[in-house]
Amino acid sequence: MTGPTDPPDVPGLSAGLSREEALALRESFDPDERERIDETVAALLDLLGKAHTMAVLSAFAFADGPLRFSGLESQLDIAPNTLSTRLQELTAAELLERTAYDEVPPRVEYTPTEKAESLFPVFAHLHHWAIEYDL
Amino acid sequence: MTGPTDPPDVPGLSAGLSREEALALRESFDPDERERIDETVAALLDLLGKAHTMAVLSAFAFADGPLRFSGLESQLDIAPNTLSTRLQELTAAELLERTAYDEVPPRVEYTPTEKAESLFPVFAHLHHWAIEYDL
DNA sequence: CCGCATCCTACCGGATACTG
DNA sequence: CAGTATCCGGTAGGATGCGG
Repeated sequence: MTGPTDPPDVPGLSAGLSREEALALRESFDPDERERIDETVAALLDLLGKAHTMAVLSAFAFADGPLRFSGLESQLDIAPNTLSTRLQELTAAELLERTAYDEVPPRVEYTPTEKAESLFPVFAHLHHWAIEYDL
Repeated sequence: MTGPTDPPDVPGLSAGLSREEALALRESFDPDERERIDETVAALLDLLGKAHTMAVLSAFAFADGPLRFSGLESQLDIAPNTLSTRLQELTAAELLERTAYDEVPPRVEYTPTEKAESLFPVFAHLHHWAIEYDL
């Protein structure tokens, strides 16, 4: 038996709204607001779609407290320039907050904002998905 | 007022498990299974990370019933070769099922599998996120 | 030492044209 | 309609260097 072990009825996988509920909620907004939502979703998917963005955020989702550049680099096996770019994008999107400490050795910490934290259940959901399924 | 309108206390954004719950659940598995889960998550993030994968899946998440190649192509504004590749990958991952009808004009339909459907609340969550936040 | 910027190379994704 | 073939540009990845 190397496949997914019979999971002990993992809770939470069906958490979140159904398609019908989501569509109904969507109807409750006026067209202008609906358009803004669509654009935001598109932009969000675009950001999350870039290579390693999800992996980076997921690292923050399962970490407790701030993370450092080198920690992410080794943990994720990602090239430093790419990591740097992603961190800048996420900081610009106000999903991460960058704090530099003027010390020796130097230290830079990245902390997820509230905006990012409200995104984290997504990664928990993906984790649960992996408990039940394989790829 | 062009920013996000004060949302009428949208439900569902906090749906899903917290980080603590997720980590606790993780502890309940033996090391071998934990390793499998990690690999699956990594593979999943890798797949979802590729350009337009999330957008394609999200299209299925909010659609009712199967979708066709041309529909996705126009709806998502994505190059045909790229769409073709993504659909092949998703089909190989058993997230989509491809059904070809021998007709004129030819028709090919893609249907999300149960594996994919259990992933859909993620997209609903992202949609809700866009209701509360901006990018 | 750590956090990046730079240079270069390889590959991936976009546009277009074409076929079953 | 549903893809493939081809070409090309952008972007990720690896190595290296350097400032703080």
